[in-house]
Amino acid sequence: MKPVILQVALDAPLDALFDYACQEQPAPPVGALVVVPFGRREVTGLVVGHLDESRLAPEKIKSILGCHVELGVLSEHWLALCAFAAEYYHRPLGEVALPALPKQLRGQKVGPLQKALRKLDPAPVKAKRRKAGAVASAETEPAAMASLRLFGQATSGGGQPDIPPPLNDEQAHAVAQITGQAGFAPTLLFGVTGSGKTEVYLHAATEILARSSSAQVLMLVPEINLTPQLLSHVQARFPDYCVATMHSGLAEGERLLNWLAAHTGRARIIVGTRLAVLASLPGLAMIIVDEEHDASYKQQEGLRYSARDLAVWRAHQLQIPIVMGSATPSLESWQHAESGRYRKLSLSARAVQEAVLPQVLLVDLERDKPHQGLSNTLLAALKARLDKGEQSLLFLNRRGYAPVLNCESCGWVSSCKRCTAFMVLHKPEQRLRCHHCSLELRIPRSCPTCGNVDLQPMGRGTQRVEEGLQEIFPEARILRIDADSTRRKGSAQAAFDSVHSGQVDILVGTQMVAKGHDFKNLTLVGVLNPDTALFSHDYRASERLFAQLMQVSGRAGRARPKEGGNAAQVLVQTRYPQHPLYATLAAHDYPGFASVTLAERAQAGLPPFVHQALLRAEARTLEAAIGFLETASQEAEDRPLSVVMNDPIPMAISRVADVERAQMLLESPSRPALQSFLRVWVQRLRQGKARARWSLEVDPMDI
DNA sequence: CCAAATTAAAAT
DNA sequence: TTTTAATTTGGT
Repeated sequence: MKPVILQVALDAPLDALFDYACQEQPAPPVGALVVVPFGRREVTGLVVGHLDESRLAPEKIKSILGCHVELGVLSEHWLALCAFAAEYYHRPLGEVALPALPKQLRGQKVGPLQKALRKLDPAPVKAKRRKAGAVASAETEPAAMASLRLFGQATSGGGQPDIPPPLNDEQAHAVAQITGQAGFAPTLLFGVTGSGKTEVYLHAATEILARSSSAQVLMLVPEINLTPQLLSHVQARFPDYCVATMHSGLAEGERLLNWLAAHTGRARIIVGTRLAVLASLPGLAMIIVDEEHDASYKQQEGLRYSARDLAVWRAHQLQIPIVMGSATPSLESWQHAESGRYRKLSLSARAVQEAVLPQVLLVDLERDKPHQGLSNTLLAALKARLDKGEQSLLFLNRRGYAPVLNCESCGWVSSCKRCTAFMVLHKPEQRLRCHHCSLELRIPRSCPTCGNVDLQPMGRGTQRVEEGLQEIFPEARILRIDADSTRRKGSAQAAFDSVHSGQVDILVGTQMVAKGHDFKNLTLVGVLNPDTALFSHDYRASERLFAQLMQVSGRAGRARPKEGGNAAQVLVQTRYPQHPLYATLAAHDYPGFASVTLAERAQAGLPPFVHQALLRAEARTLEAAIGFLETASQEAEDRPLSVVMNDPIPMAISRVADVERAQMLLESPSRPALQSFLRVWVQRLRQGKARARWSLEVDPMDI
């Protein structure tokens, strides 16, 4: 009897499937995990097909060593999702599918898996060990749900169920629209922070979950920091459902447990960051993408996927509703809504209680010269908050004390010797630190080139603002929150807690403070140095700036103004108060901003009106990196006319940690044309022996 | 002339 | 990617 040949995908950077023989009957089906010999090692792979015969010589074919039967198989739908992602982002299937699984599943030991399955389902699990053969169904009884607490760490809540608040008309309409249509129904839920998007998600989820006892809802959020709060909120709202979570902060055991809960269908709601979009979800019935514009949905290494885009594909594949929510949608999604591909549902700001949109004022730095980086207008506003016992937030997206140290007599600046970047002055540690390669030096006593002892910090980071502020307001309780002040685990939470409990008068922070926190007593937001993004060569910088400023503005005035208190205010210090971006910001006019910006993009031939891909190269020398890209460009001379290839250029910060980086941008108005060209091109590039490390990014975010 | 260090090639 | 073999370099 001839053995069956299994086509197995492995996590190796080879764009191939591997054939293995299987002697036993029945053979592991498509979607099963098998252990196979690979080179000198044993690795876990995924069965993606069966063959009667291999194209390889029989003596080259090895036999599988075993099969993970306890798990059940990965579904056709899931395999199709991975296959799509692999094809779209031009990576081998195994490099997509296997890293999407918990590490302990891929390990050689069966112990952790069986332990997790037992924990998940108190009834004893039949322990079939790694042996090719029948696949045990891993289904669990839908009885006695919930009680299992899946997510790691001490999430509060869990105890008291949460009573859903009544919806206003707009919210109710949105829920009805989202849940009322069968099939693929992509929705853009447009509503400012605090307009009640979360309630729409939760009510829609309630409806969907009630329809079928196997239905699952996937809820994607941008960051790990935001999941614990949301998680306990969701669990409190759905005390009878098992809620699972997936994000990079979970320990391996927790990750396996939560993944299995989703895979077996036991978890009805899955809250997670971008990686959760690749979870195995047999009953998936609705997807929610909160803050859909957020850059964190884009994976920036390895498989550079957009979780939002994959979520849309997944919803389309399954013909289920997907809701993308944002106060400042990505221009891609907004354009889809305008063109009718997505349905747009709006929640207006006044929908929620008495929350009032803050007044946004522009402070002209040419007229109002700043002291310590702070204009008189802003200082007066801060004083007014201090007098009334209200809180203020100063937002400055630049950590450290000063971005560069400078010798005024000879012109020396604190450049990093390994990167094309300045070393940033950090005062508490008395060090110069490179934010790109983490190189650290003691602050030099005198200028390394001319010996001048009077070295000047140039510019201003959060540390310096904090210092200056303390001088001006010696009585004020000032707290700085940035990546440096919150390095230790849990210290960020402690910092936010002290703000919430009123122990802080003025908060100074980077973008860390912009997201997700409701400060009830905060009535002033000062934005310190936003102008640089206005003239950036990255055409997406203004889109990001607008979203960021909207978001940070939303921190002010989340509660009803107090009797006799100050009105919520946002003061933006700028040298360009007449810039149209600020005009739309002050008017809280995202649609206005989007329409102007989309018109510019259409005019300039930029996304979403063209589709892009970026070939990057890294090498010891810039010549080698550029040289690789030039060769690659020559390999592409037979490309279709609609695909435009730009010249290779060094990256904005060309050298990081002594590695030179360059990139080459490809554009096409036709996505299919670009994709089919990339397919043959990437194959050629893989065959050629490159003298540089390279990677291809489809739909790049930062250029 | 040996050994460390870098390169190349293979993986079913 | 990981692993092993092959080749270069460099110190003696």
